[in-house]
Amino acid sequence: MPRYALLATHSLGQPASDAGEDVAAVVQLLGTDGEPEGALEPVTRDRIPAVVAAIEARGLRWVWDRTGDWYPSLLAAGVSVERAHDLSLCRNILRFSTSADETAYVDSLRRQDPDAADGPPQALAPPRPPENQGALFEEAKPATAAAETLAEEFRRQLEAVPRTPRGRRLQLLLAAESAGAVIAAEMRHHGIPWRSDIHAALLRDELGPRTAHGVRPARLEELAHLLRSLLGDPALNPDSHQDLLRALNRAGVPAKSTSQWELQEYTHPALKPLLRYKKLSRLLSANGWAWLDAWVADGRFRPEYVVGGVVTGRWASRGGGALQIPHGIRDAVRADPGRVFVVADAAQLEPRVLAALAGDRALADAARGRDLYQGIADRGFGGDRASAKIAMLGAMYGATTGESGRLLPQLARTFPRAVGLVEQAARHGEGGGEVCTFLGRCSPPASPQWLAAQRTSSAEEQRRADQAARTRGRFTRNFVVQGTAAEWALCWLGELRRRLRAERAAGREVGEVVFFLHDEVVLHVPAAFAADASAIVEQAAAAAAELMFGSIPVEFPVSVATVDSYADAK
DNA sequence: ACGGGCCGCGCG
DNA sequence: AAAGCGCGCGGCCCGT
Repeated sequence: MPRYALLATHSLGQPASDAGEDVAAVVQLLGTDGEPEGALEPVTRDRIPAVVAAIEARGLRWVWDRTGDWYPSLLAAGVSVERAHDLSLCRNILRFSTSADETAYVDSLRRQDPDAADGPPQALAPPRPPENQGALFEEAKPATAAAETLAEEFRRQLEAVPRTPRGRRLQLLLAAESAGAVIAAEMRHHGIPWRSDIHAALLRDELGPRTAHGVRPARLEELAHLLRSLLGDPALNPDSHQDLLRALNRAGVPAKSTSQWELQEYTHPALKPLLRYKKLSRLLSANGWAWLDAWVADGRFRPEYVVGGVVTGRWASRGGGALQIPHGIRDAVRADPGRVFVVADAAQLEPRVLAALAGDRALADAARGRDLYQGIADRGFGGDRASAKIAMLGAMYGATTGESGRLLPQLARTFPRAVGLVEQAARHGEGGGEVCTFLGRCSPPASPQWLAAQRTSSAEEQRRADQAARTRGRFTRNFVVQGTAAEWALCWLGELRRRLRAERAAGREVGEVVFFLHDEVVLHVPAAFAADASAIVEQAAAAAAELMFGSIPVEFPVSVATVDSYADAK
């Protein structure tokens, strides 16, 4: 009985451009260990959705190189899939994971040039299609591996995961990452509901009537004029940092930079309008009319999510700044008529993850209530919540100076296991070592240049090397926490999707997941389903914790709000 | 004209 | 009172 179905662009017997004008894909059924079962089936472009839907109905799991190559057009054709294995994402994890067996495949991944475009390792690379060899003037295309090559790689990936507790965690990570890719494509397909009219009205209120690109709107022009007179510089361009710094210094403001946190330290009549100018200028350049034109169409903002785009495993995005939507314009995110948003946020995810990672019973106890920082404060800081929060964030980020650094010993006395874990991660990174998340995503190894710089003789170089070591230590320190939190969030998303699909399969109208932001998820659901959706989001959070950590005394509460406008969440 | 570096600021 | 993590993006500046 086949268990998987591989979808690829061509087979070795049929190089892409030889495969007949309409053959756009080949499907190969695979058994439990990835071994081929039956013949390769060529599929013409117009039949791909129907063929996928038929195989999907048999309950097989998809295997493909990149989810983004296939799934968007399947979704456009109305076909969704239950599960997939994304070879490229799993390749990236296996490359550095110390939980993987040191097979020849994993070894070849580790040897890959860090700057090379990713793809199957050299040993598995397909022969170059012959017709490309003379085509000197053709645009270079990334090689699309043949079905046989990808099937082989899938087997190598399966066999690289050991049958041990660590291996099972790695297996979960590979599954969660692949599920993330599927969810990311679905979120882009649905898009975030975005009211251009509300956004435009907000721009007009703040900036004045719309102007051509490159022309300052009225409010900004007025402020620029005012700044020129207040700083006594008729030629001042407030968008130029060096212009601005010179003018400020001449006017008696001894700022070293033009950043807002530094400027607000000084007193000068020009500073208030300058900060106002910066605020409005940012709104215009980042989320002004040009942004609306470029990114919002048919009432939806459809950003591209880059799963695993951050080294820690967090998602990144490309285009439109999807993960940086300012709070000030979130009122443009409005539910369709008859629908609402269910917005859920994992409360203080990272310190909770640290408690679970370190098995720190005291921190788990502190996290029992709904307010983790108050719990920490009550146990180690005489009830002072602000200090507790600064100390905890400093411990996870590697602060050494200021209040945060000063409070660290106090935190360490109360929660020795949790603080010990991040300290050890930091020491390891400073020494050039790698660290790993709970499920087994590992930090990239130190570069040869970094290692070489650590062995130096001159005093000045040594100072720089020490600085680089501390910087790397802060990175590895944070990696274990941020990366494990990202894994929890992936599991949360996956569990949420599974439950929503089950509801949908039972005939209920459940809406969609439309946005995900590290530890927050937004569902766009029929109003009648909102209460059920809220419960499902909470169940998914509990299930994610259980899936990753098993039965542990650490709670992962989510705060859920049902709103019409995203601005009203939290 | 284009692009890399840097700054500054938005998000978590 | 801005130290300490991870990103994307747009603008300016200066090199080619």
